[in-house]
Amino acid sequence: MGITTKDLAQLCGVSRTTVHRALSGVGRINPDTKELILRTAKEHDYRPDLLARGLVKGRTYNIGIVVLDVENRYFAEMLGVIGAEMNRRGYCMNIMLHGDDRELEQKQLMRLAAYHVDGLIVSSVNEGEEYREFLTGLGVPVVSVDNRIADGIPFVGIDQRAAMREVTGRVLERGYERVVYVCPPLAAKGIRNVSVHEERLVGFYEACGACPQIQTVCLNDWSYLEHVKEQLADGKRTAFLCTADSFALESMKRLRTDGLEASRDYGITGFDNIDTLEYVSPRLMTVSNSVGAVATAAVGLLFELMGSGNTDGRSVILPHEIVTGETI
Amino acid sequence: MGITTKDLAQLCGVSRTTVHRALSGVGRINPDTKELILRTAKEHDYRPDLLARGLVKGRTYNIGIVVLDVENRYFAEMLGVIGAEMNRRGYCMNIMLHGDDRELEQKQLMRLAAYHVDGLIVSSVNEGEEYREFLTGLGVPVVSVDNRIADGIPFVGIDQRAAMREVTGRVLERGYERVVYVCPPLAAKGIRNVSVHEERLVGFYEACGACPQIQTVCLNDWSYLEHVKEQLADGKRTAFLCTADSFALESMKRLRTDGLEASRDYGITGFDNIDTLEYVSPRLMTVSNSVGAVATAAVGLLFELMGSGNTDGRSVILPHEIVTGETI
DNA sequence: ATGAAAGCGCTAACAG
DNA sequence: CTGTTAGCGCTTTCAT
Repeated sequence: MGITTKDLAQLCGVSRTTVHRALSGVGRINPDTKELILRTAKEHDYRPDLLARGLVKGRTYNIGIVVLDVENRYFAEMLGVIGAEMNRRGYCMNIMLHGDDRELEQKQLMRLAAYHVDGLIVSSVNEGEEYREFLTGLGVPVVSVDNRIADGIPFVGIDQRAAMREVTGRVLERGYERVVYVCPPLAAKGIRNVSVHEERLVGFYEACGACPQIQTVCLNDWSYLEHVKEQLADGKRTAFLCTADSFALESMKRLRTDGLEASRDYGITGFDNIDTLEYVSPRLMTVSNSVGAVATAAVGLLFELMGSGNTDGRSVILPHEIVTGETI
Repeated sequence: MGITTKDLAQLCGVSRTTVHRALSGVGRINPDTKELILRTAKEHDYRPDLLARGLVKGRTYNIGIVVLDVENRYFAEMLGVIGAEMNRRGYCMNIMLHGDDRELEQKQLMRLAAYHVDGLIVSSVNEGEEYREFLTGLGVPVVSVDNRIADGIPFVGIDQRAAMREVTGRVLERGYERVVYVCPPLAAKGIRNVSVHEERLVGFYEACGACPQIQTVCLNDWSYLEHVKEQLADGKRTAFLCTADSFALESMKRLRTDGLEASRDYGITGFDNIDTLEYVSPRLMTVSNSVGAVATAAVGLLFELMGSGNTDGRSVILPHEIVTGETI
């Protein structure tokens, strides 16, 4: 489209190499010719072709990000933080969405690698040894968040199990007669990587072990909304433990149509602490997934890997936090 | 990193051109050699270098998107829809955020163009003739959303003025004695492109013209939250007209800390119809910005421009919709 | 201080 | 049906 170094060379009556020296500031060059070249470059609005540069340098200063979607508050917040970090470091981010599709995720990663992104951050729905080999075969440093993929793949997140154990404990000590564990993503267990949710489930059971007298129910498919109301039919004091704030919000909305209000008629907790909660009352009790800290750490780890070329499977586990609300 | 066509050629004992023919499916080639090449390509996990291809073809099948941020519900929804459309068409999106920074926006666009994206969608904070020339100078089809940039730059959006006029009309007919127009972005008028908000303001005044007896107040800076309460001090029936749902939500949250509830103690409307509203009660009256339709149309228009090479400043104005809530 | 030449990996025009 | 050659725009030795 625009003007090239070749054109500039011709315009200034010098070689392309000299033009390059002027523009890049590398090597010795006569200040006057440099002046001239820079001036004509500006005049003609010269802009380097980043594809060509990337091709020869082997670096693009682009980072690839692959996540489920962007309408999800959790990812939106994460992308915001990652984006800010990238801007700060002079990198761009290449965001792609996999929409819970395992093969699509893989294709997106391949494509990004083929575009020579310098690093990848992925919230994966794949897992296992084979996938680990695929990832290392990409030849690009990868950091995973949310779901663990396999040993050897760097990971950043919180201790999901402990977090769920703690929040469950807080609920149990309130004397509920029944707790309903709401986790529709578990429906995909064995089909997609849902390790985050499996870990939380373990934490839940660990906490429940201490209170065998309390009845537990598990709603783990996407029709959960049709079953929340019936949990309250017999008048037992019931709490819903939702593994995402969105499930909690949806449940509260649904129950409200039947005149049932959180805290008064039932207990409920969420997970993630998405910012939507600020506007909803009663304030939902939840667990902070520390999304900002996770994003920052993921970027930090990625740049470390990119710098060292060391693709060892180091992981970072960040602290979580129980957010006391009004719904328990 | 990986294997190249040159390596494949050597492995199969043919020329790179033949390899290319096998891989691209262009031109005549002996089925057996093709077979061989494809097989060894697969065996060695050959993946084409997309930078190199982009360099020579002049097309990358990437689209650049530049918006304010991604934590904003409105943009998150838009990006989701655009992303789905892109996947459908085999394109990737390159998302960059400008964070209300005019120069950063320009830099991001330059960078994306330098990476040879095939098209650009931008929600700009710049405007005017000079910027229009900058954009056309990029040599890449551009479609703008939200803020109009200048005549000649394709635009997709709704009729902001009419939308605000209508919703204001609905409020006025409810007999409020005072309406408070809440639009902090107007503080940046003359500094950044806020044409969306200027258009809405015109619509507001147009509607108010019919009811000169009603007192109007304009809160147009970011300290608006500190001034909402005092508007209700004298007991006059007051409604807040917010130019974004987020301002309305923030106001409701703030007023709630003083025991004041929407609909009972004051009226309030929003703008955009972000999905957060589904979870907040009372249901906010708002205007649907038709974000999904806008995103779809923007992508459609962009691909048309990319196809025709015709960069004429065609615009698409989509219908809006008043969402009746419980807050007026 | 400057230039010539080779190369990144792929594609395309032209021969054979 | 296949190979040779040239070129995308930039960077990088290696001479001069």
